[in-house]
Amino acid sequence: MRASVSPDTFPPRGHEAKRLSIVDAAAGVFCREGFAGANIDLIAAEAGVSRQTVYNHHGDKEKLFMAVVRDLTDRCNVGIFATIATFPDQPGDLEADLIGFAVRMNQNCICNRDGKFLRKLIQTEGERYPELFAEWREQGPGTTLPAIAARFARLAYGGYLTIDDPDVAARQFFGLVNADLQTTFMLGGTPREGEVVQSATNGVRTFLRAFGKRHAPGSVKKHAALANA
Amino acid sequence: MRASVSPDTFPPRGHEAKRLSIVDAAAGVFCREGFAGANIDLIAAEAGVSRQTVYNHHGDKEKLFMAVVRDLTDRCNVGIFATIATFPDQPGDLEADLIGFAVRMNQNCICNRDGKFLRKLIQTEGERYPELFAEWREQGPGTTLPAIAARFARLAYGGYLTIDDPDVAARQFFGLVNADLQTTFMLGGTPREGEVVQSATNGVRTFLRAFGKRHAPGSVKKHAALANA
DNA sequence: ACAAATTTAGACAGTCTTGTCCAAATCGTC
DNA sequence: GACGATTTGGACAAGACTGTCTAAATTTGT
Repeated sequence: MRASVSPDTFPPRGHEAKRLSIVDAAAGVFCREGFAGANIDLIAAEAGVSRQTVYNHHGDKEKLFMAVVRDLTDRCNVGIFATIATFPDQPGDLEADLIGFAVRMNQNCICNRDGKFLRKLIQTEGERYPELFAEWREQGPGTTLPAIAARFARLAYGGYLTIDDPDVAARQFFGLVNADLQTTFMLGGTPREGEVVQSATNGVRTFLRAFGKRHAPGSVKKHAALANA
Repeated sequence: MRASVSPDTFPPRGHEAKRLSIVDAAAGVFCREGFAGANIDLIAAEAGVSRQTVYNHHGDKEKLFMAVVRDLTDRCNVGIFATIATFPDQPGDLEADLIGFAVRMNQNCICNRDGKFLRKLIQTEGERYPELFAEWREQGPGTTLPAIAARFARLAYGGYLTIDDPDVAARQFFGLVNADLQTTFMLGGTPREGEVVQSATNGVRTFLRAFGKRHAPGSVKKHAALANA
C-alpha cells in the first residue's frame, strides 16, 4: 500500500514531482510551526507551487498532514530495514561492528532529515491523531525492534553475547547508544558526527560490559569497515 | 530568583491563586494545542477566569508562555533535587536501592504532570525560544546530571561500583532505566507504575552487570523501601 | 502544432484570534 | 458598612487563515 511506482500512468510528468515537493515543504513547516501554526501559503511558497495546487493534490490541511506522516514513516522504515540488514551477524571485532551499526542507525535513520521530522511530528501531534500514530507504532518500533532483537538473539545463540531477554537487550542497546544525545534530541538539535560516534562508543562499551563474553568464541577477524548502507 | 514567597504583601489574597491557576491551565492548553493553537479564551475558561484577567497578570501570549516554562522548570528542579537527596549513598541492597531511586525519579519528576508538560514544551517549542530553553538546559540537565554523576562517583569511590567516567555512567543510567518507556514517552503517554518498575528493574540489572562488583563490599542489609519523597 | 490536463494568480466569504477598552459587579480589608 | 483594588463580561478593531472559485497561462503528450 501507498506505493507510488508508476510515474507515467495517470499524471503527466511533473505531477508526482510537485506532490513530493509539497509534502517535503509541508514536513518542514509542520515541524517548525506545529500543525496549528503551519500556513498553507507558506508551504506552497516553500514548495515553489501555488496554493491552489496544494489543495488540488491534498484536499485539506489535515489530509496533507496525514500524507506527510505516512510518507515520512515509509521512508524512515525503508532506511531502518536497510540498516538492520547491515547488522553484524558474524562479527569480527564485535565492539567495532556494533559501534558501526549504531552509528549507521543514528546517522541514516534517526538524525537525518526524515528521522528528525518524523520524531518531532510524533512528539508534537501524536495525541491528536491516535489512529495515525498507532499505525506508525506498529510499522515502526513494533516491527523494527523485534527484528533487531532477533539479530541480538542470534549473536547470543552464536556465543557472542549472554542475553536473557533479547527484546529488552535491543531496547537497552538504543538507550545506551543514545544516552549522550538525549538533551540534544530534546531540543530538536542535530548532533555532530563526532558526538554520535562518541555516544555510540560509550554505549557499546557498556553494553558489552553487561552482555559480552570475555573472549570472542570464534577466531578474531579484522575490524569490519563502517559501511554506509 | 522567581521565588514567590510573600502571599500577603501587594496583592490581596486570591491574586496569586489566580495567577497560579492561569499558569496551570495555560500549561495544559499549550501542551495539547501547541503555542500557535493555544487559545487565550480557552485558557481563561479552563482557569476559571475571565480573559481580561489573563492579560492583567501576563501581558501577552508570549509572556504567558515564558511564565509557564519558567514555573515548570522551577517546580521540576525542586522535585529532582529532592529526589537526588534520596540517592543511596551507603546502599544496603544496591540493586534494590538503585531501582527505588530510578522509580522515584520517574514517578515524581519525569512522569508527573509537571515533568510531562515541561518535556513536551521543550520538544515542541524549544527551537522557537533558544534563550529560554538554553536557560532550562543549564538549570536542568546541566545542573542535575553532574549532581547525580557525583553520587555515582561516590559509590565508585566507596567500592560499590567500577566506573570510568561518572558523567557518562549517569547518562547511561537514565538511558537504561527508561529504555522500555521510550515509545510511550514519544507519544506523550504516561506509563503505568508497573511498567516504570519493570523498566527500572531491567535497566538497573544491566547497569550493575556493567558497573557492579560481584559481591557487595560491606555487609548486605535488607532491601530499602521505595520511599515516595 | 494541437488538445487536454494542470497550474497559476488573485479575489473572495467566512471564521477565528489577539489584544484593548470600559462600565458594572465583586472581593478583601479596615 | 464603606472604600479601593481586582475581576468580569462584552463589545470592538485589526489582522490572519482556510478553503473555494474563476479565468488565464502553462505544461504535457501526441
